[in-house]
Amino acid sequence: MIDLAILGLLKEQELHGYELRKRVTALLGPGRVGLSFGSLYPALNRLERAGLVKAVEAQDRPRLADWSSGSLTGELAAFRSRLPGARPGRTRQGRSRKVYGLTEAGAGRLAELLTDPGAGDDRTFALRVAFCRFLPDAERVELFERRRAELTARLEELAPSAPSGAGLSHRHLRLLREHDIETITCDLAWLDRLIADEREHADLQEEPSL
Amino acid sequence: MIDLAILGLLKEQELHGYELRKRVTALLGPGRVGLSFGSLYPALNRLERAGLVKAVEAQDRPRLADWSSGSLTGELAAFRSRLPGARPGRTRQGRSRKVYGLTEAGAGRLAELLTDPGAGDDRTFALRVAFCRFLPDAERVELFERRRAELTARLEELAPSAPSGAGLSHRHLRLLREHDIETITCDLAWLDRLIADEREHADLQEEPSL
DNA sequence: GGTTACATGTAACTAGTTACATGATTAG
DNA sequence: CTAATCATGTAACTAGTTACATGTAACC
Repeated sequence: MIDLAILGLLKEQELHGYELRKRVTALLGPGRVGLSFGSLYPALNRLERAGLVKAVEAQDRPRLADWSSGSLTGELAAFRSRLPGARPGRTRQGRSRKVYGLTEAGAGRLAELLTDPGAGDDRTFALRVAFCRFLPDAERVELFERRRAELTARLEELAPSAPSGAGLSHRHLRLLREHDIETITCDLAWLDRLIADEREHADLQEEPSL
Repeated sequence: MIDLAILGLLKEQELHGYELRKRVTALLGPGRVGLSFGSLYPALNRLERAGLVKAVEAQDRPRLADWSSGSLTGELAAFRSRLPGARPGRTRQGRSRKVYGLTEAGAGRLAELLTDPGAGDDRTFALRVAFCRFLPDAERVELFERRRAELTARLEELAPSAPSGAGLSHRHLRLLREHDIETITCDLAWLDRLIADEREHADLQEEPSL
């Protein structure tokens, strides 16, 4: 999960850990964090050792405010950064900033994580949708269809023809079950819209000026 | 989570581990297990050491099939169960069955787990609803209202007035966000039904024969 | 007489969390 | 000068998983 998030975000742009966390938080919805520094930094180091990401030289200040007025400060920081123990990828800014980029192996691993049929949990699927734009059209639709089959199976297990089936004696248990069914039905409807949207876009590309 | 599931199920009926697992699986919906033996049995032992559950003498065969014809087998098993090393709570059946019941401390802990305002994850809330019948009316409604406030806050963070807000550049990201909003809205509607239902029931009890 | 279901348990591993330690830069 | 924010990292812990080990009883 964490690997998918990191590789997916780095595919589009080189980033350092702190920024990475902010983006994952924004992505999964600020409700419920989903990525703490305590897991992020060890993961980055692990991915670097595995050759899936690499530290790159920091690009020049992505900030906006008082850049012209702060140029002296900037150069001073740049000077400090060349002191003994300097790490590649830090020119200014609080504590050395380590910017990572995706390697070719990392891009391959990302494709793997996006299509791997195992691990069908909901959070992973959300991340896969978030990064599915990096997949070829056919595989993207396949991903959606696989999810669809999964949810359909779940729904059938949950709604076994008879309205009040096995052991739902209590009112709250019945309501809980109904909500489960409702949620999955809603998910399926959304997935169908997603798939339809996909086919529509494919059509537009086939016949661009009919 | 696992403690809540165990204590909640034992509140109503004394059960052994294997049966416990089957019931949790049935409860949370057979899609996605949620409780493996590898976590269940250690948890039971931990809860027993903590004095929240206790092993009880096995009640006589809860099974149904060939009870009359199998009485000899049953007595034979009962005899074997008294061999050296016998554990309380096994009269027949493959391998000694250890049946657990809730202690008073366990019931207290259950009430705590059901009302504790911390830990607002979705799976825990589902379990809380499943066992909320063990809560007094007022606390049950409070539980629902607290959840409602939580979801409302999440929704507001997610839908910040402007339709296409911060950095939702890509089509799939936009659809993902829309789905998040839709899901929470659906959850909120269900919760409102739940709360309304609760008030209705409270009314029925206040004026039983008007 | 072999497969399946019942039944309990341990060990090693996975995937994360919180709390802590450290330190530079920026805004007031 | 002080607080907030940016930035990276470690250690200890939490909460589970899978795979393994063991054994009985029921079914065909």
